[in-house]
Amino acid sequence: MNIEKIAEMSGVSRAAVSRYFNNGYISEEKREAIRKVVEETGYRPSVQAQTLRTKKTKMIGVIVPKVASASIGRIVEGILSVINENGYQMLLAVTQNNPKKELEYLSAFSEKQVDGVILLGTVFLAEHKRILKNLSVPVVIVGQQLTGYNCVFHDDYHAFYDLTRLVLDKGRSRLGYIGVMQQDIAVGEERYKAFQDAVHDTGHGGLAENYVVASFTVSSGYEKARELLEKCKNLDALICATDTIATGAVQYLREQGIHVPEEILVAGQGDSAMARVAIPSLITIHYSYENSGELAVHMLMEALAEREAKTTSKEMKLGYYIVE
Amino acid sequence: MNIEKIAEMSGVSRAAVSRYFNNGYISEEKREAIRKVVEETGYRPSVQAQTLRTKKTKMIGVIVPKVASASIGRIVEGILSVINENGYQMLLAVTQNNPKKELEYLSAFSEKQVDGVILLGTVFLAEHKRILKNLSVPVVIVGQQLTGYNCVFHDDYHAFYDLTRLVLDKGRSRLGYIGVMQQDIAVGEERYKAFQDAVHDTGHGGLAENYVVASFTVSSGYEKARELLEKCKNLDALICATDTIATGAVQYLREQGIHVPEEILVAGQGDSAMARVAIPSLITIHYSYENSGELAVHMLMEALAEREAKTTSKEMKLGYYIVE
DNA sequence: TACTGATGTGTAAACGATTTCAGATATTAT
DNA sequence: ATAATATCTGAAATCGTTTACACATCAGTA
Repeated sequence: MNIEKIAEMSGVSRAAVSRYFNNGYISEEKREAIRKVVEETGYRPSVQAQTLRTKKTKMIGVIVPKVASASIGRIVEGILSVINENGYQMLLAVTQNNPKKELEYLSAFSEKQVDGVILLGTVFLAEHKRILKNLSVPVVIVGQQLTGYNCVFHDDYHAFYDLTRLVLDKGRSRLGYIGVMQQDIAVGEERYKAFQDAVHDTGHGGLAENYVVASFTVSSGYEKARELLEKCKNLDALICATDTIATGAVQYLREQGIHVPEEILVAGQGDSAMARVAIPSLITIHYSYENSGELAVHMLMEALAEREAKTTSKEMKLGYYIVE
Repeated sequence: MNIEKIAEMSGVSRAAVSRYFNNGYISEEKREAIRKVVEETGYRPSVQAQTLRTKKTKMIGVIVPKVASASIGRIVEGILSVINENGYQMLLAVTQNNPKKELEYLSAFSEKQVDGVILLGTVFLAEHKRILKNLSVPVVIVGQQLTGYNCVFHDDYHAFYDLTRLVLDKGRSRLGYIGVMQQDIAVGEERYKAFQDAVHDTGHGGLAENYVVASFTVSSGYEKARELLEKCKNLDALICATDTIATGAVQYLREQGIHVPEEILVAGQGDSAMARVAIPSLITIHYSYENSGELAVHMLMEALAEREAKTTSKEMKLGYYIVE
């Protein structure tokens, strides 16, 4: 069942049927004839043929480090809702934080497979920037700032500066920090820098050894909390780059019989329902994840529309609030 | 840059270039000439043209109720890893438990957009079965049993039977149950039935009012726990259909000053790192989610391979273990 | 009347691959 | 020597659309 058959059955030309679907010039008379035949046959134009001809796939490629994560899951849901609203579909790739895979999918997608790409990358190497530069489709980066590219991210620095100040204001003075690798500019570098600055600005001279680096899992939080506590006895507060890490840390503290928050206050970022129950005393930063996903798609749609015209990049920094 | 140009540059025919990529007969001599030109130009065959010609999209459609969920996230990750191994890509759709959307995507995908579909449905209406019947591509259902279709699911009945027995064996006798809607056969009906049977089989006469129905969120678990506790005073154990619900329930219990597990023992299903920290005493059932996703893809690949031949459906029931 | 411009129509050429077919050549078996 | 097979080749048809183009028709206008 193809456009040819439909044309024949309705007594018109292929072009007319095509115009019927793409609202080109067509008389009321023929429109009705075609409508009837289409209804009877349940005919739908072949997406692949359309794609081949028009070069539009109506698909957006989304690249994420993992999907079994509260924050990423919520971003993806935000992305998906707006993607579908606009009649697009989503091609999803998971990189497991493997930069090689990131690059692989980035080029695979841009090989004319999708109309645009959304990248939830974590680490940007020189190679990434080289590939991004030569990308044939518009791209939006979520969660990281990358000058010269469309991106939407949260204000990690001020969020963690405020968070640290809040903890200090509560009378805690010996703070430990569990972060993630500094190559991750947003979650690794910015947050830790803010922590350091806040501690320094308030005259709480900083030790260098109150800092350890974890990965994005509960079990890593557990391990690194042990490591940190063994290096630094008598901390009275622990700030973690994410709630997931904080959850692991608290698990360790509890096992050691250390009372949270009386002896050690714990803070993080994420504000998930799960973490709220796991650590009722948790001080956490709320980011509007769904929203950032939605905004990313809007940005991409804009770039897609402007296409031919000179596309100028746009950065979008989102706010936060602290939940006690 | 198309196959024609490459053929010209290497001094061969289009057919030869096509054969080069699809390992058909080709002399070593020409193979080398083509290889060189391909390398120089960085040419890659157009996926859309291939698709149009071969009718193979190399894409799998995956339909899920939501993605910001620990269990679903893990299943999706399992699916994705095997999908990519086999050179396929994943088209993801989220239905928000809306059956209308499920049907919509199901037909959209089967409209020749994908080579196969994986469905993580929850509720199957008559309409679903009608559409499934007429689907033009193979489908695998994950998490639910549906006779006559390829499906991979866990043994919900025995898991919850054993779980309930275990709780009873620990000397608890006044059990409450927080489930989900019974239209969800696996999570709603099977689990509750097993709970009832276990209670009945051991002579712990069952009240009908020790049962409430929640949705799949922490906050719903909280609300329904309140509702249940108000109906049934002096319960000494609470079994929840999922750990997410259990987490919400425990939040309520703690706020009421009820000690877990001393006064009320709580059990669920999921075994996530988060829940483990939130409720250290939680008794939970472990399902191998990643594995079920992987198996689903293998099943689909098999169906894809057999295609022409008569495709006979296959059911796969996976085991579990209980974590204390 | 003749000239606009808007509206409507069909023919045929793309889009970029795969694959059938008919035939050529080289290799082996009889 | 002949036949049978295996390996290789390019021409041309095909997949199912969109769209440039040329041409009609018809109302309104100068």
